[in-house]
Amino acid sequence: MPRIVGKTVERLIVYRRALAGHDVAAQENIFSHDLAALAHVSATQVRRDLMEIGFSGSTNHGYRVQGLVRKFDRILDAPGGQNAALVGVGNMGRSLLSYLSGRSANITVVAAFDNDPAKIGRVIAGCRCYDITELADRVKELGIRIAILTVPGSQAQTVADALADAGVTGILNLAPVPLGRRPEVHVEQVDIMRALEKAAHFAKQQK
Amino acid sequence: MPRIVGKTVERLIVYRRALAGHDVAAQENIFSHDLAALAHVSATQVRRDLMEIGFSGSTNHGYRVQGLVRKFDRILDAPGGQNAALVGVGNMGRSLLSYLSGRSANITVVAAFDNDPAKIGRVIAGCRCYDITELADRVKELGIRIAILTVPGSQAQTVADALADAGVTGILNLAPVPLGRRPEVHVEQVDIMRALEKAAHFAKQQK
DNA sequence: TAGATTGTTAATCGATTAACAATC
DNA sequence: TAGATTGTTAATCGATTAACAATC
Repeated sequence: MPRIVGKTVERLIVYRRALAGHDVAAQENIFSHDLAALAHVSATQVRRDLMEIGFSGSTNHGYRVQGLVRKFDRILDAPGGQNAALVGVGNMGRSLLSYLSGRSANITVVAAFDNDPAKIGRVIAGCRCYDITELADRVKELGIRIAILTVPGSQAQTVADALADAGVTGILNLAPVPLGRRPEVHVEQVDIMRALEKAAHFAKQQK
Repeated sequence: MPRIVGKTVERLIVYRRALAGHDVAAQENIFSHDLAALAHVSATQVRRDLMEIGFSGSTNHGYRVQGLVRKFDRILDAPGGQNAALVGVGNMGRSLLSYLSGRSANITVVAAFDNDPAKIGRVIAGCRCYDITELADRVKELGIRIAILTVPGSQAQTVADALADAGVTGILNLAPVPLGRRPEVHVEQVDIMRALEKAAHFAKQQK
């Protein structure tokens, strides 16, 4: 299994998504420049990425689509699928539960957590909401390795620490707070407010 | 007004947010390494960024907090505030309307749009939902320059084009679809599914 | 062959950091 | 002064791209 850096992984995800398009999936082969156009990167970048993951094309025929998809799956996915938890069943948490429900064959959100008694015990988008105090037990019981953090910023670090202690090794953090680094946990930060402020800044500059 | 690249703008947003913390806002001055710790960057980076925006500190006393905040505001914000629209009042759209409501002094979501008759005319988190066919008229009428895209991927490009034609110059795109480039529009892509898949991949690799 | 594509290296580009003189 | 911090440049690092030999 090759060691691949984050930027490359992101592109692999985009390539795989592009290949899932019906018209492409029907093709036997695809050229680097066609995949590049779909993924909005350069053809050289595609060739370099595919070379890096050890996938060869053939001159004048490009890359075999089915083989590529299988390779991407093998690199990106875990064999039996992965269980995820969502912590913080507010507006954002609920909408993500709906959004993610059934969207990925590999990742399943199997538990949600909150500290609000009104939410505990409810089922949202097919996912049961547990008391946050049960976090460690449920994470271990359900073999959860991934967590989605949709709690208020003030609680993000505490919850992230609890998740890490319970054995979670990947966190998608939607709270606008940078999490302290722990070597055994990979954190992906998605900061919507920052992105909006950035868009606003450049919107102002335009024209 | 200095021309600043995207990465720097992102850090300015983070610096400003860090300075909004009560204990920091109370201080008169702040050292580069303290601001660096809050923003999770290096002290050199902070000094370089502040130098780039033409803000000087004084040796052994650091940077004046109030002056910094004013400078950040002047660079990041538009003088009279900016109006934004949200297109696509699904789960994600509604949760973002709640989340953003009153969160920024500079950016106000003044209109939402959808094509579902059940949603048109309703008010969500203080924001009225209009028929998508009124998009161009309302955007012009309300002086909207920023749009948040929470429509299904299949409709993202069409809506983005309509927005650009109506005069929007900044788009925050939450649909998992890269938008075709137009020189007069700045697009910020936030791809939650990609981030989750990336977190899942590295979660699998850990330990 | 002629034409087109892949594999691969060197060159380029851009951002970050190390290091230190200048300053208080 | 001694100590600490800022301003600034050179060095480093990493990612992207240009270019082309190898191949079909």
